[in-house]
Amino acid sequence: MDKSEIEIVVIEDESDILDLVEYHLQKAGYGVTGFLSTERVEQFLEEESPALMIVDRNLPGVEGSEFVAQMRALGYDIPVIFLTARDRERDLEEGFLCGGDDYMTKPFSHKELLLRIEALLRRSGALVTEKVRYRDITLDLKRRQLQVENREVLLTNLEFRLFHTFVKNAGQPLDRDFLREEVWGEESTEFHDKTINVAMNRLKKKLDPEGVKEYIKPVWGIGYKLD
Amino acid sequence: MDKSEIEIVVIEDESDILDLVEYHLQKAGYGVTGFLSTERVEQFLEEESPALMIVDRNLPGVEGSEFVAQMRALGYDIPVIFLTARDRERDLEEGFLCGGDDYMTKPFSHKELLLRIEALLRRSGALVTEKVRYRDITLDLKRRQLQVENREVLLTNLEFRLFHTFVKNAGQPLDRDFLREEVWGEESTEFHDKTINVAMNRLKKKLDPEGVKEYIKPVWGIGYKLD
DNA sequence: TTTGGGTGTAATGAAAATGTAACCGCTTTG
DNA sequence: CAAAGCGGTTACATTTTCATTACACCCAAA
Repeated sequence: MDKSEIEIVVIEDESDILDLVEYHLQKAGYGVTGFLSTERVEQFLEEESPALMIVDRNLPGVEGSEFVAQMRALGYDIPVIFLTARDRERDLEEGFLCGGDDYMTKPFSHKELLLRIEALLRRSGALVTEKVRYRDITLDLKRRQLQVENREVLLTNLEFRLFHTFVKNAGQPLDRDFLREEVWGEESTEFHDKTINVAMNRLKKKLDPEGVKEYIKPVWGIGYKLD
Repeated sequence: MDKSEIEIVVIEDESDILDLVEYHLQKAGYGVTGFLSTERVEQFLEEESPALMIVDRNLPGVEGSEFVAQMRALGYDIPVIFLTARDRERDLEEGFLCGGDDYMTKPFSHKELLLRIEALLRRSGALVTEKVRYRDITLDLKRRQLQVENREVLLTNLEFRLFHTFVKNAGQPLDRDFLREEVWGEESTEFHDKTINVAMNRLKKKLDPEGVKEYIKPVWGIGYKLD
């Protein structure tokens, strides 16, 4: 994924530090929006959807951790990295408990900040991974290939989309309505229920021809689940 | 969510440190599996699905970061926290680039480790499963699973809806009209009184086969209540 | 145009869940 | 204490849902 499409918010009251962080992030290819206080940030979040926030703990007016707690309470799940001059354990704890994802103490290495940003973006799903693995099953999203027990299994287009939604939601039962929307798309009118049955049957037979591993189990009256 | 269901893998060759980390994690309520080397970990991952790995950088045989890179290449997306004695920036960079999520330098505060673990579990979605619990009963709404005294109980569709309404209204008596509307739906015409009886009977027998716990009691002339 | 893989449709049988009925026993109430 | 009403229990019937197979259709490649 192109980093220039990734938007990062920085909230830091010391303008020289803010400038420095902005500079490094932009140089790394991110889109950056800086704030000197938390004042207008909420409004910004309502309009834009940044991928990450870097927040100073010690801000004028509303405290950084307090601000993040408010955002979390409002339902914003955006990843947060705290910056702080203090490094008492008490402060660190407060930062994490209010919903922060990472915590860095000034003075910090910009290289490390960039590394932690990237790790967090990857984890939060803003950067895409190309392989997904579940148990002894590997799904290569780039190559559209599936491996089961190191055995290559060829999937058709439909089967691939179908199995991908199962891997994404491993462990929980997926009902037929969900599968129809996710795999066949909403515009599927006049849709026979049996279509899903047959598709699942074909998929299951490819995953496990002998029928002994039972990767995908039926959930009576609901649909199917992978586990 | 109950932490005891969350499984954490620790890979650390110094056995006293391993013991210490295991101790703190278990005390915090996590399920822990320790390894002294990376040797048997891959096999373990094929069988189990732990929520997080804590990996020492400096391991005998395969390096910690190399091991994680291998796992990532295989498609394992499990969150990783590195531990290391070295704190050169070079090492830190290597740790993040091979797919680590966080990095802690020895000696580290166990409190901080626990906080970082929790933040990472939250971000990776391991903590968000919505569960309702009542006494020694746990109802996982997402996974559609019921546990009684840590024993898995399989419910049918009707039984699940039925029990869910009891958990939602725990402690108060629910009359038959209410249950019919809530569980069977309004359009239920020609509805035999005994239908509820039989359904309740089957549910009660599944919850408590020996008939000693009495989770659901009848309220004479009204219906039933859970307490 | 033909061929073949992929996918939807239809039909059948099996299995699971749920409803129905009959019977029994307990609680309530006069 | 006895009758009536209600809930518990069990066996059986019905309904719903799923698996499986065969077949038809569509569309792209040859």
